[in-house]
Amino acid sequence: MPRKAQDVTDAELAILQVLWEKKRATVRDLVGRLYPTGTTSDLATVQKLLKRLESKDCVVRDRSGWPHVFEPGIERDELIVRRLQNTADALCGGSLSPLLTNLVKTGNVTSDEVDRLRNLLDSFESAPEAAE
Amino acid sequence: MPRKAQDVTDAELAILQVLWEKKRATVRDLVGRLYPTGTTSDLATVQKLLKRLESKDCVVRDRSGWPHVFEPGIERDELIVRRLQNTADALCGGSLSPLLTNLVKTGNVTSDEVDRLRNLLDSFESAPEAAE
DNA sequence: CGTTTGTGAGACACTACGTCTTTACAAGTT
DNA sequence: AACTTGTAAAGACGTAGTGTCTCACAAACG
Repeated sequence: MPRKAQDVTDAELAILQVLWEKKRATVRDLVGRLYPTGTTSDLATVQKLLKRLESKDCVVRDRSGWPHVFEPGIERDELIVRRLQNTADALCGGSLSPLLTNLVKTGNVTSDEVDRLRNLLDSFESAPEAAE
Repeated sequence: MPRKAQDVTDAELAILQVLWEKKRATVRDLVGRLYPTGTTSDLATVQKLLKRLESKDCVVRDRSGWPHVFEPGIERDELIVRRLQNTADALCGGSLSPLLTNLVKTGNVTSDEVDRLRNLLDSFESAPEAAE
């Protein structure tokens, strides 16, 4: 049983982090940001990572101009939810609620966050289908 | 930059799942459960996985008797929290609260769970340090 | 003893990941 | 057009993780 591929790897994530911040960037932009020295192979590395991200629909490549311009193909929140679901699938039979209780039990949440979360819960309870 | 090791792999997790359920088990118990055919090499595979789990402190091996008896060295909740923290480190700068909001926003939580969670929040707010 | 079963150490194939090399290509300059 | 510069695309490579397997040894049991 081969190990299942990680959805987005660490090096790929570094790319995505920059794209989330800048919204759009060229390869050169990304290299300048992630590999300050910026050798030729660094450029190729970024290209390879972008290619893999593109095949995972995690990056959108605009081929109309030159050089190509890249934008994120997935939002940070989407990736968060995906990983949470992975954790739930592996450890909670797919149910997300045990994650919630464990999160709160850690106590690493500020009371401000508790309030914000309570509001979220309220809106969810009053109109479950509206809280998408 | 080598890919960082997964804390607990899938095959290792399968072992842990059984140990969490039965509390303690011998290698034979585990093989019978995870590899119904139970060949010789399956037995060795389980041994290897147990060895790796032991070195990660995720399994406790009782060497006093014969054969050895294994117990979980980590609870399911601990592993859940660890993975949540990993996700938070990768995507939220280490802060757990964005995970919470995203979890609730998915809507994949029953209203029963919402109630339970609200109670958790209440106890947390009334006595933050007591909610460990 | 000899048989059976568990243990331990290591070899192995396969894949993933990040990197690097190389070749082809587009645009600007003279 | 030839040259230069920067990009695109395809692929090779080294390292490491993972699950499996082989074999030698130790412990119990008849």
